[in-house]
Amino acid sequence: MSKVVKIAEISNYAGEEVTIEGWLYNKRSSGKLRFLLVRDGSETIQCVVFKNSVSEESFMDADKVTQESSVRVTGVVAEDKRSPLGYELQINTFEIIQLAHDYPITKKEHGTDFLMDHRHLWLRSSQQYAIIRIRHEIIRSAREFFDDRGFTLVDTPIFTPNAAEGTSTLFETDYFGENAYLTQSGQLYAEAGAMAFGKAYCFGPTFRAEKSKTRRHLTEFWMIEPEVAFFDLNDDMILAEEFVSHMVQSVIKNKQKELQAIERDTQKLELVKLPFPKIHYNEAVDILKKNNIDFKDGDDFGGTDETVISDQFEKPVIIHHYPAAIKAFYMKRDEQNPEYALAMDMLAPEGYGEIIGGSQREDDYDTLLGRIKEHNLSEEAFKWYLDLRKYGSVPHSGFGLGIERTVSWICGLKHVRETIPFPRLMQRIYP
RNA sequence: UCCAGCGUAGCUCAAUCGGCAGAGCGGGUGGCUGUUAACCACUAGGUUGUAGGUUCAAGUCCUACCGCUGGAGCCA
Repeated sequence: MSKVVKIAEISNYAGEEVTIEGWLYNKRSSGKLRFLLVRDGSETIQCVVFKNSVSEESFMDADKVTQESSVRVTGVVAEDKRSPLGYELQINTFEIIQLAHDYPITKKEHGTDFLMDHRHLWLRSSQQYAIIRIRHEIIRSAREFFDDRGFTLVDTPIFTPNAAEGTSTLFETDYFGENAYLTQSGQLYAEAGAMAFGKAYCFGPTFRAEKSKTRRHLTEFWMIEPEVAFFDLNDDMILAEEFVSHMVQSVIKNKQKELQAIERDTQKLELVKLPFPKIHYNEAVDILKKNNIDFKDGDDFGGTDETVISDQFEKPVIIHHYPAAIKAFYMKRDEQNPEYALAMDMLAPEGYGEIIGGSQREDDYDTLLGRIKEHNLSEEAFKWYLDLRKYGSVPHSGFGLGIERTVSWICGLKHVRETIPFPRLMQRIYP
């Protein structure tokens, strides 16, 4: 056995004999030749086994090897223009580590339910592999963006005590005889982080027990939430657009191969450059009216409304100053026009809908306490949150970005379920 | 929770007006020295989601249930 190398680094070993450890992706044969596509997690390479060049045992193994069997191959790296990788391996020895039987995912088409039942294996397929690699790049560049700007990561809890905004969409668990809920958002805790570190962000899973069966919903999804002290709504919108632009540019720069594998039209991503359009809620309503959409002024936008609005632009669009009545209790109101909240949402293009929701937060103690009472929320549960307005309160703002919807948009997918390794949906908790 | 559509081989799908259950892929056997979801030949593989009903006859029509898919509301 020669040096074990990763296929992604194979170009450094042209003409040399190397060993690759991986899995059989596909097999083709022609007479005394066996063409074996071997993947090792970094890349896929075609291995050529010629009957007269290997031992009888190696050729028999190459003949009977099945899809997704684990294998160890040793051969000479040969440049080959016919190969998509540019190189193939001329095999000297071929060894089966474990022979797989009846791998369920075949080369032809499969239905969604079947693939989801085999999600643990589906991840090995080239498109799913590419999507998860792009997801990784999105998360990597998101962390990079905040880390490079002096933000401190403040991890927020997943178990939370009394419900923040009603219990209907919360997952309830037993916490040593008390009720605890899985977090819907780390925001309130991130605000505490902002008062300690100036610029803070949290990143983790969030849970919503919404009975939503659509292409945009998961019951468990990941959210990254920056929160900044001495920051107003305008600062918040600028941070949001710079952030989204940074992630898109990073994917374009570092994940070309993966974008090609999933056949993403990257021209549409190239258009995502600063600045993004920013429109007032009322302007968004005007767009709907111009397009003859039946819409009641003051309501929140539905799925089709969002698509109509975002279709006016080729970049993500930020909508700001929503009616306060349809927004959360902690959002600060516009002093000039208190009917409106200092809130903003970002809608992704191509009908992908809301990827960001954010606002300037209410920073006045008495006003916030009043809102808590208006919403019939427990004053006791929010005592610590009110403390933030009691001890050195400052204007501050933040937002939350849903990772899965962002991945879905950047990858151009039909459904968010493919953007996370093991999706949790209303009707699915397996595997 | 509500609305709509779909459940046939391991998988993806056919099956005309209610009249013999059939293809491809995958599996097995054999062939081929450059294959690219390789190809060619042969082969095995079925309680048509479940229960009931109508009919000489049901994959096909009716009822209920189960499952899946998409959507609405709500949201990232």
